[in-house]
Amino acid sequence: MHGELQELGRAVKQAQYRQHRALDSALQAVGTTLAQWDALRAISRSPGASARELAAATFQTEQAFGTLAGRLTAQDLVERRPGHGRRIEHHLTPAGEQVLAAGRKVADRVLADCFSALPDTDRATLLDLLRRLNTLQEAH
Amino acid sequence: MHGELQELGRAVKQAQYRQHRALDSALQAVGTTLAQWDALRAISRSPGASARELAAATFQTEQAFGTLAGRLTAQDLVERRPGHGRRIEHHLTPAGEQVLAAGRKVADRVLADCFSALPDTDRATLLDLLRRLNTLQEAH
DNA sequence: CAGCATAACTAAACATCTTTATATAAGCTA
DNA sequence: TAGCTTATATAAAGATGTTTAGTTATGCTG
Repeated sequence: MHGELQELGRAVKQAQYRQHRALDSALQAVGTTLAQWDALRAISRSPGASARELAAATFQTEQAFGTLAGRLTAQDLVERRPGHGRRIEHHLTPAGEQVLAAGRKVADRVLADCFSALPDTDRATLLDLLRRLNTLQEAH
Repeated sequence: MHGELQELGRAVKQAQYRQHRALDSALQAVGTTLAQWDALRAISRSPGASARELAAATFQTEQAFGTLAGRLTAQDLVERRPGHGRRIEHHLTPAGEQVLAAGRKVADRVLADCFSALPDTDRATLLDLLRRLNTLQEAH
């Protein structure tokens, strides 16, 4: 039982690692990185969101997202406008939209490749299991 | 189809992130970190292994493992002896063994907690799917 | 209004990891 | 033996992330 849990943990890590590496490498061709593209994607999903909200959406701390957003702003991919209170609202620039779109094409290809090892049914099962694992954890 | 793959990717990342956070936080109580404990575990599994081998076992680059091993050596948890060629052989010190054991107790508890959301059968299915995903990828 | 609570951003230190480049040891081969 | 190849390690720079500790803006409450 013990060994099985440790193996499960390692399997999750390994899967995530492969995915991360594959995406990050491929995104270089579009001149971006996984962390940055993921941030662009999050901003695109919630235009005007605060750094705090976006940090949560991308699974990291506010500070980490803050420096990332700084790099994106320096590249003119993101615009940060002051909002209510200390809030800062994030929006994609046209250049940011372009990088996001280019990255999406790459990511779709890479992810398809990553998961092509599993037939459709199994992939669906996997998604279901992970979804349950993650949502049940949230309650906890 | 596209959206489903992206969601799958995010689900994997989220599961790994939770696990990482939970383990890392809990391991603080034993005075170590997830990265360091994982390195100790890898060394314990293959005593005398080179940095290169251990880097692969812990899913990272040689350089990353090198600095990690440096920190562990500084803490007297690991001993590095010169081997054949430029090879460096890694062994746990008695203190390292102790930290490893203490961490194992913590990790077992945390992992059990992490995956308790899923019933036994589902957990087994998840492990099977991940295992297949990872091994099939290796061939590729 | 004064004090406190909450939300949100920032700073500094440091751990971790990657990339790119370089160095060194052994073995093989011509 | 000289040169190539392979295995292994290290260095330096920078990206990414966490922790701990502020700072600032708003709102609430007495």
